Amino acid sequence: MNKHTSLTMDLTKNQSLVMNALSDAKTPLSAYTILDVLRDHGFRAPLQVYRALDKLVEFGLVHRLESLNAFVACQHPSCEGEKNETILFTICEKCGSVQELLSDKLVGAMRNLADEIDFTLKESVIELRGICSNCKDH
Amino acid sequence: MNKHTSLTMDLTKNQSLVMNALSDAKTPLSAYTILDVLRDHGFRAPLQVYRALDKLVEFGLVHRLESLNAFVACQHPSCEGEKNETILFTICEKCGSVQELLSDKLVGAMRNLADEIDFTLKESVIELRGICSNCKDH
DNA sequence: ATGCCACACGTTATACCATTACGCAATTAT
DNA sequence: ATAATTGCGTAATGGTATAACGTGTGGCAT
Ligand SMILES: [Zn+2]
Ligand SMILES: [Zn+2]
Ligand SMILES: [Zn+2]
Ligand SMILES: [Zn+2]
Repeated sequence: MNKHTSLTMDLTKNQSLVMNALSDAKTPLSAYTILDVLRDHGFRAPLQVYRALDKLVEFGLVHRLESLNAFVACQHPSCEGEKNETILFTICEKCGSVQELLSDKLVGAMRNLADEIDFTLKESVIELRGICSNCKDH
Repeated sequence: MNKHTSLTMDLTKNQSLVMNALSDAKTPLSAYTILDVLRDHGFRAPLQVYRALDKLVEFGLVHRLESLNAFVACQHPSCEGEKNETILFTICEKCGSVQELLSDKLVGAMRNLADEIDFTLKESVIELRGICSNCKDH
């Protein structure tokens, strides 16, 4: 099967459960929070969560936020089936919401910077902390 | 005392020990690695390390790498005594070395991006994974 | 069908990262 | 002097992630 068609349909039971938990959440979830959420569905051990998360991240359906030790459902269809080199996340310190951005300008800036110091860029972790537009006006 | 003069001289014993451990290291160190390194100097518990690290980070002498859960001595004098909003780190996946960059262009790009989506930027986590110039050849 | 292989799964144990809570001593401010 | 602040030591706990082992299933070459 073409790996770019309907990956979502090929998820295993555990992967689907984790995916749905993340899709329903308004903020990123830690692996152990996911475990708690899914105890009613038979989850008993962290590894069940981590194995599902590994695959979902590999598929590009979920992203890991390094500065939060947490995971979030992808908000951008183009991530599916490929690993984007440069994604930017904004994280609101007030409401915890996350926004995912793919910016050509940003990708260019990163590439240039890497080139200047002869660094072979494989992957970027870009996570901006601050206050989102909703919370700013509160 | 003016907190912008010779912060390095005002470190406590534990802070100095941790600072030296990080300065001597060729790669970032985890808190527990630092603990092991300093056992001969009387360190017995993680908290001794974490308390020192908290202060050193506050002083701008040490930076935390979120994607590694590890700490690195600052390579850029201008960080001392202030918190830079935007620092970029490159992390070599082969040798583990880290390079710290302060780029005006990058800061501008981040600010613009934040402005575009009405996000009040407080702090950036930017960590690029790849291969450094030394490791690239051979 | 048989044997083999790849893969998802379940469980237990362990390793690694970080903080809370308590008490004490030294320093600094009033 | 007294109070507030800060650094320190220790023990306990909480949060994050992986290692190691075994089971079951489906695909597939023989
Ligand atoms: Zn995405
Ligand atoms: Zn918000
Ligand atoms: Zn610095
Ligand atoms: Zn290298």
